[in-house]
Amino acid sequence: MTATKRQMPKNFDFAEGEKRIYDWWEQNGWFKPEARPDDAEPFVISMPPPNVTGVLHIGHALFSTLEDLMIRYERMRGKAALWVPGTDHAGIATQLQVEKMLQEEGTSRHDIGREEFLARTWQWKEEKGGTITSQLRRLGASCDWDRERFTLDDGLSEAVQEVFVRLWEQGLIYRGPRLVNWSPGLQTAVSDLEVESNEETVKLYFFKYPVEGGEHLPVATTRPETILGDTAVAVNPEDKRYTHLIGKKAYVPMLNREIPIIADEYVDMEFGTGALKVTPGHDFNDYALSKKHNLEMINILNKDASLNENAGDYAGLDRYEARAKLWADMEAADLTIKAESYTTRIPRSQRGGEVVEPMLSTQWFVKMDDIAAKGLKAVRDGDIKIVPERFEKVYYHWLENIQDWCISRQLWWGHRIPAWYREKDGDPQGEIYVGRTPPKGDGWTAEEDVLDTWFSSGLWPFSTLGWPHETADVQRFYPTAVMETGHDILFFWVARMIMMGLWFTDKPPFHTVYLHGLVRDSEGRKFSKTIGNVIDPLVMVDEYGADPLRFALVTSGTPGNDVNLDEEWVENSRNFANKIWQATSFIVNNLENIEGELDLTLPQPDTLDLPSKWILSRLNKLIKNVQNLFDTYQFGEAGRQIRSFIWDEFAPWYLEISKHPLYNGEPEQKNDALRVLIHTMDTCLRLLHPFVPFVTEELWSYIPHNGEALIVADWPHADEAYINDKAEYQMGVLIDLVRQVRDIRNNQYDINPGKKLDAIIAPGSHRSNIEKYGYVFSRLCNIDNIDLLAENAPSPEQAASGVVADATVYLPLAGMIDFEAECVKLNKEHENLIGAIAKIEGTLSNENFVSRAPAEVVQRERDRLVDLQASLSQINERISELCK
RNA sequence: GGGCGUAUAGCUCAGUUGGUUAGAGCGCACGGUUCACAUCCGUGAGGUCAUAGGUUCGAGUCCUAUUACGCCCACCA
Repeated sequence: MTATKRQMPKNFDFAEGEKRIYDWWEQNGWFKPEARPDDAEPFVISMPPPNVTGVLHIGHALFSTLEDLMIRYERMRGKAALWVPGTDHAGIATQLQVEKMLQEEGTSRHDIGREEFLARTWQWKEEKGGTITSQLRRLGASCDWDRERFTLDDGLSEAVQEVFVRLWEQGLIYRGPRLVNWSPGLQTAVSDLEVESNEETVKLYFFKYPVEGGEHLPVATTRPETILGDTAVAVNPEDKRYTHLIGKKAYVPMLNREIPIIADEYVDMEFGTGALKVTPGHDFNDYALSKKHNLEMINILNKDASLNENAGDYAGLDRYEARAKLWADMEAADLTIKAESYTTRIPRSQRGGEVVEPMLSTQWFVKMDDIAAKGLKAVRDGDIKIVPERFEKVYYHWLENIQDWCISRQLWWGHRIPAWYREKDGDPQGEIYVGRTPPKGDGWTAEEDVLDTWFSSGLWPFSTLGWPHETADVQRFYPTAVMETGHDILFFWVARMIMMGLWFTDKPPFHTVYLHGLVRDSEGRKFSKTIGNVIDPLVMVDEYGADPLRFALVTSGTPGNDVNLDEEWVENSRNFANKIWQATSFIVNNLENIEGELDLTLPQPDTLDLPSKWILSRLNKLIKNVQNLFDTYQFGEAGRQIRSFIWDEFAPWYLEISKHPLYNGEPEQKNDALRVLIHTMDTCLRLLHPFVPFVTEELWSYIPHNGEALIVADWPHADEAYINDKAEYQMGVLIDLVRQVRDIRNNQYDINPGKKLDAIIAPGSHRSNIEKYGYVFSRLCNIDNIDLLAENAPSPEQAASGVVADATVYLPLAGMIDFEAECVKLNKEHENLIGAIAKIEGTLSNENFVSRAPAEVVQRERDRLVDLQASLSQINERISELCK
């Protein structure tokens, strides 16, 4: 392999490069698992499908970055990496968008009818559908687009139908009237998960319940209109205030309907008035209570939450109008006591934000107990791991207390439930047929309801691969590997995928769940249009590039925790991309220094000079660390460590030092330095590729390399032979000496950086290295000549000094030396050393430490003590010379 | 009412299984147009690691309690 000597541009043109490189990758088929041999181990991620009509927001940017990172990493490890992309029909969300559009046209879905509405929605999907996937491409997402799926595709619809029919046949799906959360605006049932309760201040109304015999029982409620649906009043049997009323009749205010006064321990004597009105048709607690006491159930609401015929004179009024009117009427009838303000949790629809009403309605449910048991076991047994682990507890708690899942929605956009009804015994729905095809015979009417969106999403890991058919993809790529998604949809989606996967394929759909948090702004606030703090990922990409946004997103946080994204960090990541660019540019420009054929392999460890031994030792330790971090899904920390290696060690030290062999060295030294530079840079580009794919791919093309493309290059492995603690220590002393000189020049004496100085060094045990690598000082702190002192030689008086281990560097600055300042500095160091030494001596004299601490820790302390003592003796000597 | 998370430099955050003198970015101060880079380089100031106990040879890291903020779950009208 010879180097292709191409001139590098001054900077990376993100806009141009991203598009060109992405197309090149895709055209070469590298996003497909088929890019690897047929027997390669698969690694599969199913993309959490974004809403088909959505636009990319910062949350998408986070998930796609993390998933792409894992996919690229595993691909480089030689696996058949498959990232299955797709979109979700998002029942409620999409239907709402289309309804809004119709409203703007002055019509409505009811006006145009179901068929026309669906046609319009599909049209909307065709228009908006490509947006989000094309936006994902801009972020570098290396999905297999040939396998892209949509939840309403024929194949996925077939899977949905199959699952529904099988569950029905297994007796796990039932239909019946139940109290469900009803969304009056959307006019559909919603599941418990789709209801959010937050504290709000409302009014608590106290009123008098008329009791037979002319007495009044005081009762409190936050929803007076539900009085009209009361079918009992309950008191605690222990409550002496009311025991005499138990069994008597009460009369519903304004309706005068007769209802019983019952006793139940459920009633809290301390709360409110101690008496509870029971409304089974519109309250979950009361519903349970009514089952226990066999009470009548009355529904007083229409689908739009206006009151129905059961509400007497209030029929036709909106629930809030009815509340006001009823209360006014009760006031007039002297049945009110007071209304005070009260803080409680109000259930609102997650979608529309409107107040949800518990309401009796006939819905389809899935019995969850047996299915949930499988889901629990899989995680308990470790067949599925959740990262971070703490979410396993949350998962257990939910599954242990799971309720049956209400899967029917009174919407039009979605998978229609494969059921048909026929009249029987006067009941128009007396006979139910569930099947893959419509029933034979006459008189059947199809079910109008569709399925909860999450019903189809729950099948995603296998439905996207072709299930229920035993396709080649199902055989090869199922189960998938990692499910990466937000912790906010652990119940909605992850738990259901696990349950459905286990139930229908008998395998966990993935072995690991990796959960990320919410992306927030730099002050930790949620993004909101009202605050105006929304960060548009595409604006970031335009301004800084996709790589910088990706790097910032990954390195800003830790698994499971929310990410506070600071635009300054995106900018810094852009600067980091530039840093790699410039470092590579330096190497590429020096390729012309190659003498003869360049050997791309690394020289043997012992033949290397000290700086090379040092940087390769640091590099291989970095590889080991990064590997450990990747193994435990700590990608952010891995990215930060790579960044730090390049920016704090490789570029400012090794690269600078290498200029000596490159510019002044013998041919062999030049080549060795280049081999180390290229190897180190090459390794860094490989390690960074999953984080910042575009710029690394581009840079890799400039340095000498083997292979077609970085995206399919091998992931680095650490080579223990190059790990060298001794070299790290020795190089560390040289680096610290340079720092001492810089400190003296910059801070103590304010010497122009351009001015060359001479140095005198008492080298202690580092004589040969300082002698051999004196050029380090000339390169890095502008030292012209170094005078190495013989052992026991007197130290120069007119000089500033700095001590590192047992070596001292002197800068002879005749006439400039401020002895007083020197002594202040020396005394301060003296003090520090005494303190540090005392501490270590204390530790080492502790027998428990010496016997119990690991040997290497003890040894490290001993080594340190030796260095500190050597430094102290030099400081002491200096003090006795200078400070009288 | 349960459960969980967070608390480290002025700000935003790292700190892997407990082990040198706790780090980064931004900001701040001082100095820099040397042939990779001003999207930069060098140097520096700045921290009782929320509080109080405890375990340990050794605690930012483990345990207990407390405080503050945030999140999730739950049927008190």
